[in-house]
Amino acid sequence: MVTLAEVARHAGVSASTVSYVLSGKRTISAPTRERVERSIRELGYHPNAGARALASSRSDIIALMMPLRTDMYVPVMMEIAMAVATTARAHGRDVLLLTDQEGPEAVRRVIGSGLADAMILMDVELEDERLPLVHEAPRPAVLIGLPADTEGLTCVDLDFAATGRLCVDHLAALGHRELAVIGEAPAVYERHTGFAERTITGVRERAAELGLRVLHRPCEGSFESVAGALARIFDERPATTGIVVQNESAVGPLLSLLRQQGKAVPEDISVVAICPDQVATQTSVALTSVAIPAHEMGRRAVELVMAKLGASAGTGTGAGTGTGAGTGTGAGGRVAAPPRETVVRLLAPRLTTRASTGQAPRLVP
Amino acid sequence: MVTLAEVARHAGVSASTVSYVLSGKRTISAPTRERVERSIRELGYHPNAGARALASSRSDIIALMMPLRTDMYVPVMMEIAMAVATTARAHGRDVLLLTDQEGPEAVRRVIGSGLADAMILMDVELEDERLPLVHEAPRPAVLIGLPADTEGLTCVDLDFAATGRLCVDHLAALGHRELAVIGEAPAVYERHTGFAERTITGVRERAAELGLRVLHRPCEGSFESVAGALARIFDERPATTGIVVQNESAVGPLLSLLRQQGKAVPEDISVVAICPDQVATQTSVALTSVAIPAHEMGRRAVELVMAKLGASAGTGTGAGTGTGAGTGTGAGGRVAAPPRETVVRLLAPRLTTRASTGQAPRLVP
DNA sequence: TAGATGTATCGAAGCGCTTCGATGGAGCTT
DNA sequence: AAGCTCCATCGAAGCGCTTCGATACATCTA
Repeated sequence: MVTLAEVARHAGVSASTVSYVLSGKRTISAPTRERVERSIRELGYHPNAGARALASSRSDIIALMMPLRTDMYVPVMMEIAMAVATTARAHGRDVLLLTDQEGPEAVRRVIGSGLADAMILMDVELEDERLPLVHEAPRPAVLIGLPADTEGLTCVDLDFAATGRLCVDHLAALGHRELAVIGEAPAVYERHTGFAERTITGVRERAAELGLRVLHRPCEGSFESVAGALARIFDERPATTGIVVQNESAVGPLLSLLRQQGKAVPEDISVVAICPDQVATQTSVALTSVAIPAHEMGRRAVELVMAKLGASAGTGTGAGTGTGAGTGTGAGGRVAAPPRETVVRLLAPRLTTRASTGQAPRLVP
Repeated sequence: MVTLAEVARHAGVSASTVSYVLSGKRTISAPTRERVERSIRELGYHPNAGARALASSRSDIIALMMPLRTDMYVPVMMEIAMAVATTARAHGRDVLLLTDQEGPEAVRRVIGSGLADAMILMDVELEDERLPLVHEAPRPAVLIGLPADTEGLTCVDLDFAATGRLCVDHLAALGHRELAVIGEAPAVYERHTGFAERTITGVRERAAELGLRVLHRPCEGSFESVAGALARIFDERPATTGIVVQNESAVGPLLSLLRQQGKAVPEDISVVAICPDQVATQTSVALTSVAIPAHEMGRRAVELVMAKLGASAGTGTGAGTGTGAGTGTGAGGRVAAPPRETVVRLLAPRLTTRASTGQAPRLVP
């Protein structure tokens, strides 16, 4: 392996000069810089990551902690991860993939060892057990999802309450008065992930404002489960004409079942789904939907991390250090952790109208 | 941050002693070890990753290069990634997440900088452009998927040819004589990912042996696309009674369409899918299927990496390295890059019989 | 008992990089 | 011409760890 010293010798300069060419932290004359750059190229030099990390106490690595579970929103998780990875690279950072399998301790291990400079936590629960560690960690963290108490935290998420309201608005505008929500699997509610509740809250809230009725039924993704939920809905509220589907794996079965039961979409029943566009467009009737902006969530998370690191990127965009809340190294002993800024970035939902929603039918009650 | 030196002082021993306690590379007397371990715990010490990497020239990181594309097998990719992450941790390693966005250069960067000790490449194409770099890299790599030329490489994959044969065997045993394959999207074939072709080859091969007829139609995952493929199939071969679906996102539409067309599954048409069990069991008719053993692929990949690193694991299970279809190590001179062993580990497919396949109907031709 | 053998620990030399404070000229000013 | 200020570069001191000989002592052997 080629070392910096060898590059220096080859270029006829000192090691520190090569280092400064690499980092740009001091001005180097054009001729010297070019000579060094040529040597780097000719020798095929790659700075040693460990040495760099040791000397600078920065690893240029961002840890991403993903849920191990794959019962929900797999494509969304995947897209977030990919967005994080590519955005991080655009800022000259790499991504370390962690799972929650290891438990909250992983946070301490990765930050404590200096393996990563910052963390991004996915699938945050209302009372997430990683939060205490995030609070005490000497490195920045960004959450994807909202915990119950966001004080001192930085979070990104889709505004699920607004999403719920948006779905209701859309159906209400089309004249629907009786709505049903096919929700997530009961397990999701039990886990207190928050987003499912927030969606329902948004739906109920707006429905109440507009004087609509709403029936909410949790539902697994399986065909039988959707069949059951649907049966219960029409049993209890035969006049239902608008359905909001939150569980993306329920959309396929739902459409099949409606067709089976002789209910036309959108003529008899309108359907709005909360799901990736890919799912919405691949069904027999293209679905009016609100997409979860997975890519943007991942990208934003990284950008918030970069801002907190006060960094300026490698190949990335220049500039832009959003100031965080104070530094403050105390004099003598252990100083209390400096109070941190609270940042909650909720992304506005966008509804795309497709074939599955239309005017509410005249009902003959 | 607590350093090794502080731990040493706290425990009243030298730094090297602490290091040996940590690594176990030299015997340390029980009392000393316990004292050191207590100090480590009390001080909350975490070895600095950078320093460790620099001194030992091992980062204990495995790089995983994933496809950025999300048009195919997303759940499978995700499951592989998760299996890699958890298995790696069980061996005391972390995982660096790379995408192919950065191009083949990423291999050189990550290996050249010593950021990772080894690589796992997913979604390997027949003539993958990363292969030259893998060959010249001074660190081990494991491929998930088979390139055209596996000489000197280590690969893991599902035996797709056997998968194709297995599907045919199953349908043939039930008396079906005319089969159709709903394949992957044309783009997948154009990309030369290999597995799709290998499946078809297996299907054709066994069909020929058993005297069955097979029609293969590539197909996107959308409803229209499946409808088109299906129409062309029944148009050309009205006597088709057995369908093999390789494109997992086609299964939902396929079942809807068949029902719509008054063809009962399995009474009129038997369907075998190549898809995750989760997909197979969530459909209206539970599907007989061959699952892609994503978890095992990820696990195996890591185990092969560990074997190549000549390591012995951290918290991991012991477990054996089954013998591969290895070819020999050449006995050449030590001058050029030492010839590497070829290991191709093909996992045997397993077919699970569910509701979607049954006796071939008597046809009235 | 001198020597050989083994065990538990220590000391010191790096690993390859960053970074801070020189250093030596060139170009100004007065 | 002496004194300044800049600019470009160099030297050296670590960063926190691993690892390779010592070293010191205890135990065994002949």
